Amino acid sequence: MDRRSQILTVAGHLFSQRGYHATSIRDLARALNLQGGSLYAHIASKEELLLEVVRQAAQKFQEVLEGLTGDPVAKLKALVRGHLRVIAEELPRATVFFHEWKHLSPPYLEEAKALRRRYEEGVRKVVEEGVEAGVFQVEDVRLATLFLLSALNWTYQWYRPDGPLSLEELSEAYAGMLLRALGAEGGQDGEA
Amino acid sequence: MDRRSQILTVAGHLFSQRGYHATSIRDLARALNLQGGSLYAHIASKEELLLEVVRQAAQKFQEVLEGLTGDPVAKLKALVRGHLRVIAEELPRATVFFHEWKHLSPPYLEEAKALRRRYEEGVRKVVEEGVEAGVFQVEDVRLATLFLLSALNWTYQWYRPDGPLSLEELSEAYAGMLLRALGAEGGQDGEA
DNA sequence: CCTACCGATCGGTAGG
DNA sequence: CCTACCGATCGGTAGG
Repeated sequence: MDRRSQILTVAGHLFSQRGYHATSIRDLARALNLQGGSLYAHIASKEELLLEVVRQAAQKFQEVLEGLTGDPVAKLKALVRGHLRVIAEELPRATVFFHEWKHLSPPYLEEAKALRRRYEEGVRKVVEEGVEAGVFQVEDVRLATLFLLSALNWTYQWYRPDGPLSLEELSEAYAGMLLRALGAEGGQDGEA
Repeated sequence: MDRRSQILTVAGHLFSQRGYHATSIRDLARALNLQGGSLYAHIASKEELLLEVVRQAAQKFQEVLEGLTGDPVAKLKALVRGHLRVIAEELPRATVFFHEWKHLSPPYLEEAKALRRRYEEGVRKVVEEGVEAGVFQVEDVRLATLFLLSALNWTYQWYRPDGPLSLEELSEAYAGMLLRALGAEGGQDGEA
C-alpha cells in the first residue's frame, strides 16, 4: 500500500469516528507519524481527501450492483448480502459515504451526490424488475426503494463485524424481512 | 417563546444542517442577531446547547411510546406513525438526535446514549409483545427491532414534509411494509 | 518530509 | 446584550 492509500485509509477511519470537521489535518498527520505540513506533499487539501474516501466507498457499492445475476429474488438477496458486506468490510469508508459527504462544498459536493444517486438508481432497478416480473407486490416503487435503502443504510450505525452476529446471519435475516416487506414469497415462510 | 427556546431552535437548525462542529458560536449568534459573546448570557457552553437539543428530541420520541394502546398491530402502526410524525414535525431536532449527539463528550455523552437506549428499549417491547402474542413471526427480536429502527430512522435523511409524499401516505406504506416484514397479517394483503 | 510561519477563526471571558 | 480581548488551534504555504 503506497503512502497515498495509507493516508486515505487513516483519513477514512478518523473522518468516520470523529467526523470530518472534528478531525484536523494535524490529527491525521499524528496518526501517520508526520508533521502537519508534511501531508501537503501528498494531498492538495483536506477536502480532496474526503472526496477520495467517498469515491472509494462508492466504487465498492457499485461493484455489488454490477455483480447481480438471476431472477429478482436472487438479485435482491445478493444485493442485501453485498451491501451489508461492504458495510462490514469497509465500515469507515461506508460511514463517510453515508454521512460525511455532506460536508463537501459545491465543486466536490455535486460529484458525491451523483455517486450516491447512481447507486440508489441501481437499487431502484432491482425493485422495479421484481415488480414488473410480478414477484414483488409494492404500491410505489420509489417508496419501496427508499424503504429498502433505509433498512440497509442504517446498519452501519450499529453493526460491528466483531459483534455477536455474523455477516451471514445478518444478511439472511435482513433478506428475509425485506423480501416479505416487498410482498415476495420466494422461499420465505416467516416462521422461526 | 423565550430567548432560551429561540436559541435552542436556531441551534437545532444549524447543527442539523451544517453539523455541530461546522457551526460556530458566531454563526449561531449571527442567526439570532447577536454578538458572539452575548450568547454566553444565556448558555453555559456550546456543548450544553447540543445536549439540550438532544433532550428535546428524545422527549418527543418518548411521548410517542407513551401514547401507544391496543393490540400489537395497532401499537406498531401507531409507533410507525408517531415516529415519522416526530421526524416530519421536528426534523432539525430529530436529525441532531440521530447524529450530532456523537460529538458530545463523556459527561454529556452518557446521557445522550441513555436517552437513545431508552427509546430503543421501548420499541423492542412493542416487537416483543407482538411476538409473545403470536402476531409477529420473527426469529430474533433484537434483530427485528434493529430492522424496524433502521427503516424508521433513516427517513430523516430523505423525507421532507413539503415534498410530494404526505405524512399519512408515508406512514401507511411504511406500516404496511414493516408489518409484512415482521410476519404479521393484520389487514395487510400486499396488493396495490 | 521538516521547520517555521501565515492570517483566520475558534470557544469563551472580563467588564461594563 | 456589547466591546474588546484571551490563548489555542485551524488549513495551508515557503523554503529547504
